[in-house]
Amino acid sequence: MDKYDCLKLENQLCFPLYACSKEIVRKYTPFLNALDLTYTQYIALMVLWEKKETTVSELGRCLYLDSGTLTPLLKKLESKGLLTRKRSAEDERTVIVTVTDAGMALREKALEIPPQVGSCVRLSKEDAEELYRLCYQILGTISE
Amino acid sequence: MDKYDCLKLENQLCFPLYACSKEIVRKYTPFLNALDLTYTQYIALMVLWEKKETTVSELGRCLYLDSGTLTPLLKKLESKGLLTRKRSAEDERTVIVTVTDAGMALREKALEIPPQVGSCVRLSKEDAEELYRLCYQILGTISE
DNA sequence: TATATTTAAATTGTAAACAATCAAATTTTG
DNA sequence: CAAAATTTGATTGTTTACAATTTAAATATA
Repeated sequence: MDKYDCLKLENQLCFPLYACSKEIVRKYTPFLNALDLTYTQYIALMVLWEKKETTVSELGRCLYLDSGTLTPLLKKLESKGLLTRKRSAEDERTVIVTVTDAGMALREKALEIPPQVGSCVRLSKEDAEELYRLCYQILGTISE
Repeated sequence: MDKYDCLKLENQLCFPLYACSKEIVRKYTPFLNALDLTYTQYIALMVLWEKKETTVSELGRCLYLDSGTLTPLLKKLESKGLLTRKRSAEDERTVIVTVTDAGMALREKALEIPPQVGSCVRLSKEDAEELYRLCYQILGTISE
């Protein structure tokens, strides 16, 4: 018990979150490769599959990402024909992102992914719910 | 309740982990900037502050990172004079990484970081311990 | 109305992060 | 011992991720 204990890796809360996030995303990779998607592209499509249409800033709020990350990512998805990007007529500053038929079609293939990944992460229903709750509790209080 | 529920962002376990990890790392950034360190450099130094000496592969196992990430990062820390890298005499394949006096000196300044970040993340002691436990449970079962 | 401020997205530069591949050293095996 | 397999770290290429800056448009204020 010395004064440097707080700098030990094993006493960090952030590190297991960071490592865990990376390792789970890595589990997605082979399944996402089959759809020619990265993890970030996948979660961006999740939002579009539900909303059909959104803006860059709204997408950024949903995903905790900024335009520096989203702009090239959305251009990539546009080049694949999964979505379209066009300026709003009412407000020329905003870019409206709309999922295409091809983008919606990919949703069918994506249905396989959650069960495949789920079987990789061994966690009881209660533990999964608790983890979910704790993460959102942090997300809700951290941004001020 | 339709068949696409499993593709909703709000029903993902991975996404809150991913977002939470990013947001907490972001909280570290201003404090780490004061030490001219990135988060990954910081956790690499954490290992070195304890071990004084290690190898690239051992460091990779501790941090869940590979040589593609660590080699440039360690070269950067070497160029700052915080550590040295040299091939092992017994096994020329392995690179021995050793923290320097300047690297150890940085530990003193780093002592300020955990309390500063801790005050940003509002979580009870019990919740923090539960989150810690759940992450390590996943990390322990995910790699097979 | 003119000016200042705020907002939205894009751009630039730096640093992860990792898959895939490579080269060299070591270990295993036949 | 010699060939094959494994291990270690480096390299290459692609994609995040984000701070900081820029440009243009919209809104607020004087």
